[in-house]
Amino acid sequence: MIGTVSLAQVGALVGDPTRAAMLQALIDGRALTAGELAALARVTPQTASGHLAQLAASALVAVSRQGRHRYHRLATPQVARMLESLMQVAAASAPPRARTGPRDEQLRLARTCYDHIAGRLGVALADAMMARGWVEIEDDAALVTSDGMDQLAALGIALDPSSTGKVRSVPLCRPCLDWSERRSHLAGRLGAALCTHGLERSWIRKRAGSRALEVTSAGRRAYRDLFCIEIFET
Amino acid sequence: MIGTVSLAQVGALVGDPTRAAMLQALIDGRALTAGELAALARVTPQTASGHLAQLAASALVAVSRQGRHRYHRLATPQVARMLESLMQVAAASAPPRARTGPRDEQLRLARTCYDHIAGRLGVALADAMMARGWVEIEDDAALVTSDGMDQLAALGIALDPSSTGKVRSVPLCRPCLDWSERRSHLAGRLGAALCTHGLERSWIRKRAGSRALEVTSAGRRAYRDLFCIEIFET
DNA sequence: GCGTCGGTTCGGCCGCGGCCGTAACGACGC
DNA sequence: GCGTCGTTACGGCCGCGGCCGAACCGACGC
Repeated sequence: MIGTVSLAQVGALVGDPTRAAMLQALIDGRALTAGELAALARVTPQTASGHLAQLAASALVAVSRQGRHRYHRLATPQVARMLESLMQVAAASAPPRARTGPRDEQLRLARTCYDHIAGRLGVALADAMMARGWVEIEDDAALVTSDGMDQLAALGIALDPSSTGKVRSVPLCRPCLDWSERRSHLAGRLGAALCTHGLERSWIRKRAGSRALEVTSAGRRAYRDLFCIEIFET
Repeated sequence: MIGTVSLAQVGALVGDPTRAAMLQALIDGRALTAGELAALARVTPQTASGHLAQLAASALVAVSRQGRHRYHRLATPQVARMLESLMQVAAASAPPRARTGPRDEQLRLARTCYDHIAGRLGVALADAMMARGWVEIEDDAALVTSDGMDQLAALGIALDPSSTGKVRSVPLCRPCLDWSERRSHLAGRLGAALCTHGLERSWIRKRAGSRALEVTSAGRRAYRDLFCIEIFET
């Protein structure tokens, strides 16, 4: 049975609480130093270093030296998707999730999912764009309509299709099941473009040391005016 | 940091070699008894029982009693996708994969990936359909073109879009990175339909006790004639 | 009733692996 | 040069968890 050992090895890597915390801290695509990851995971630097060496040896994280720091990030988007799928299953396995602290609430409102927006804001954006006919979402596939391409371009979101243009609808969009909302939000190239677009216009801002996204007042206005999204009260 | 424990818990479940072997045996969607899984994982029944109890408690597998047998299967397609994504990362982490035994070869040629076809046959089908313009595949999104819908219908593969029909291209198709070929094959509703279609016409046949698919002589002919696929010679 | 078979529970053994203390190593800044 | 910060290497402790043997439970068939 080919691959069994490898499957178990990767599972075991994610299976340790310390390593899992580190991986989860890296899931938004940023690069963190070993010291930061050690503090996040509540272990001593040398322990963290050992874990990071394992993760690097298995090519789950990539390291890049810079001065006397070593920055660690997830090696590929594949790894981020793997972690997301694990978190989906984890969220489904533990339904009675009563923990709704303030940190929690921020994460549920809006957060990054490697390169796109997740949380209530993410699913609200997906809903709005589907209602307008800009995208179509099936259970595990999605696409941007030609109308959606035009409207998004008008908003300054250019989706270079890189295709020959002989077809009008291009698959630039991938549904990504949200582990907190249990609904689909938009990933793929469109999801990444939406996130970049919001960051450039300061509609959303990355919080330091967290995956949570802060929605600025300008962002509230913009998302409300453009997409009729009203999820920001309380 | 919400979810950390859960993430690690699921990882640890997959991280044990015995449980990993069981999960991998279930990845094709079949339901197996505890005894079969024990034999597959090379452990005694009581050990297997303990592992299966854990997997069931975390809702990774679902059990259904039937007489004095207990059939175990993956709880949701989500779990299958999670395992596939883990295997992709595992395959990428261990590049020098020299093991190419006969069992291995069968799996690489054609196998099921929960509900669709993977392996060389899977990527060849994807390539052929893309070359004909029936589907379009980007890196992490895919769709069936209207032309493809017609042509597939002519072959007896009906993809009920469940949509209003106001658009011509519907997202019924999801790319799934193949861990052995490192190329995309077709999943989603089209992938499942292709697999069912082949099984109904006895072009492919499920091998007992394995995920490997046997391509019948009729299947070789059909796939060659319809899609110009020539991958079946040793 | 009895025997058989599939599956589970209990108890105890044992080994793997995470953790830290200490110490060494390397890169920077002065 | 020197001190400091960050990272890595080694040794040893300890606890979690997988494994099996034996016994128990329930379902079937006669």
